[in-house]
Amino acid sequence: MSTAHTHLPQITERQALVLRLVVRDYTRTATPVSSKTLVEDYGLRVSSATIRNDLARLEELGLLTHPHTSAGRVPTDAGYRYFIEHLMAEGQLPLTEQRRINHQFHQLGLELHQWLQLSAAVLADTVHNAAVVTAPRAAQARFKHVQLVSTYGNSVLMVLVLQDGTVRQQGFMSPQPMQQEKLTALSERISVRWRGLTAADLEGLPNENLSALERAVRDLTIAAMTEANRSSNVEAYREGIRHLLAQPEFTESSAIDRAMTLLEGDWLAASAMPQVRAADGVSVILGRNPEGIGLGDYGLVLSQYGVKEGLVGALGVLGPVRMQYERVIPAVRYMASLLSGLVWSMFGPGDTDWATDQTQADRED
Amino acid sequence: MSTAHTHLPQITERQALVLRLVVRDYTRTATPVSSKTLVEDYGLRVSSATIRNDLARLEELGLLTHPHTSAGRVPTDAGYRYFIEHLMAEGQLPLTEQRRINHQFHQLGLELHQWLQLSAAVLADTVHNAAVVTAPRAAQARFKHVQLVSTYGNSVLMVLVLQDGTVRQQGFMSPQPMQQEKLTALSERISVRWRGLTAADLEGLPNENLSALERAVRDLTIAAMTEANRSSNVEAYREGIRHLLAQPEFTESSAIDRAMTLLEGDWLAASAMPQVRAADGVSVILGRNPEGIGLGDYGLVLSQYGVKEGLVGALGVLGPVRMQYERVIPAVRYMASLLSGLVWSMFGPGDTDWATDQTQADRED
DNA sequence: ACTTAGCAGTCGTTAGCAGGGAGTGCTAGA
DNA sequence: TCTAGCACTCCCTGCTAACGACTGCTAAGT
Repeated sequence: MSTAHTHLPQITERQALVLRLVVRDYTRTATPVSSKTLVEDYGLRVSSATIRNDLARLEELGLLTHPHTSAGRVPTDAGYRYFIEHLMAEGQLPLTEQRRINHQFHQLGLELHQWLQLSAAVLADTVHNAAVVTAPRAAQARFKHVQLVSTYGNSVLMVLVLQDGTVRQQGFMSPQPMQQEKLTALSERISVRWRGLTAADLEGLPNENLSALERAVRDLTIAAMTEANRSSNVEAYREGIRHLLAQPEFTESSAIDRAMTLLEGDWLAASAMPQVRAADGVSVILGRNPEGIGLGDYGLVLSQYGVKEGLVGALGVLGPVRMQYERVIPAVRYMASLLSGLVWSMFGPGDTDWATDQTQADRED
Repeated sequence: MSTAHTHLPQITERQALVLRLVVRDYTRTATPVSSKTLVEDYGLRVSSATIRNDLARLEELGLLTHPHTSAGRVPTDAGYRYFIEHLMAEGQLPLTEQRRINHQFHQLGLELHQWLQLSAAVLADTVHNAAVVTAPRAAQARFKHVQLVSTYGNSVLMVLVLQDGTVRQQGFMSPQPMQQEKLTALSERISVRWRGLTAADLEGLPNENLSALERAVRDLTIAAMTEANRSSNVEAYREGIRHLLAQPEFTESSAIDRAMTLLEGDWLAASAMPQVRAADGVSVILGRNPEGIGLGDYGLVLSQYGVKEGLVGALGVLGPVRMQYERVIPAVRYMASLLSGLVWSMFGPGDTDWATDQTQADRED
């Protein structure tokens, strides 16, 4: 877990149990939990008064709150964090779930973007919350291959393949009409010559030896690669917004607004990515959090996937702070490993010229 | 307008005006409109009692309703349809709007899928509702070009370009290791030989002359093209869900559910597309409509774009039935013409082998 | 024939109030 | 350290009455 370890407060065994139960119950019912409920529903062998003392202590420590005097207790963000870091039973995703996911995942013959879309959908359905998956990318775009296809007249379709597998297509007007054979030959020549170059490298090429067409191709390529390097431009696949809408906290329209903004903008990719990159496993960002990412009543479970130092993407689940971390975290972890395996099988351990550390991704299935 | 002309009921001049005003007011306020409001806010030179008579007449004709006895009037679906077909001032999109859209649209150097995404976003923002844009496609997928790129070991990335500009990329394992030069030569050979063929044509090819690798490529190509032909598989770009959520009718969660289902599923593409294809211009589908497409409280303004009989896509706006058709319809029309222009400029009038009717798309800007 | 003023009647909405219930906090005792 | 009991707080529900926003109708005016 990546989140900074909060100082571990002095807590008795039973208080820990109580906190765990409050979190679990609140997660399920979304209503404040009373001492009586705890005793009766979970078969505690003490009286409700005792539990009330524990609840008071936990509130004193800032792990629980009170909406008002005569209401039950609700976990605070700190309470959730404590739960996640110390109290949660961090298990594997249940085998049946794993099988279900594998089953849905093993439709072969999909393209990368379909895989990612599917992953987001499967993840969203598994955890009953919104899921986001970003496309895997290299830190620095490098040229791999270009193909020019004549469409009609002077119009040419340029298909650009980058080393991280990104394909960009773009139409443009050739300075003069060109036959397909010539275009193919040119494509091949360029492809061999430019392999592995970055946008900066291409900028540095001398102009003299290049034909007008080559210059056009080069400029478009540079533009495309520069574009690809901008981190705000990561393609993201979102699914399961309807799960969010089903949650009771969504009756407030401000909450809806915030969630939609979080999902629609590229906030996620731009702002949360660095944090995830730094973390090693799954990291959790909660509500009104200290690091300045205001999520309101939402929590975000994030992980990166892919080949470390090479091709990496991120995936995450957005839901109410009150979400089932015991299910969500393993699900995100599992999905990340599946996607890592996918990236591995599509692109391999990485070419030496763009990936220095060939970490082994764990394979599943 | 494509919708079947309902029999024109006998209506006086003033009753028409009253209907227009009710629609306009209800669109703005989302609350039932009273006779008094009409007289006072719109400066009618008659008394509220007179208007009440007109309202009663319009209700008798089925164009308005009553939520309850002591409430104002609300337009029925039929009322909206009548408004749209006979009463609405069908203008151009205001020049300032056009300019704003053009401005946003003229970021050059985008790829098709970015264009479409952008279109959806711009349209959604223009009309303050959700917008959907589907990718333009040919009725029948035809092969144009293939490029095989060796990624690592036996893994090969196949980049397939179809005649409608669709690019499909897919990784697979080659039967034996291949050098890039061989792959390039093979790609070229195949590309020339298969140009213009359909999935069915490829199926019919004799197996004997093909190498194992060629057979693999062929099978993948057939699969990809078959996939591309399935109309439920149209890529769709959705934007502006947040606008919907801001609408007052969204307080009912059932309404939210329905809208999300409409947007998330590929219902739109699969079910509404044929209807749009048949229609010539912009068509409007309303709420609980006779044709069996249940939209509940939503209305849908749809149009196709692209080169008729060749490359066509659809775009539409989903919003509450109570939406500003006077703004939405011109916006959709305008956007359709922009996208038609875009398709035209990227793919031209179409090759004779897949487009018989080379209708001129109107160009803007 | 159309319009208007006036009025009765309907129905939703709101405010106010009382009662019940759920929970807590505290205290005294085991 | 736990427990039982009790007072207190506060929310929620249901009820009623008053209010207000409309309509629909009728009868008179133009």
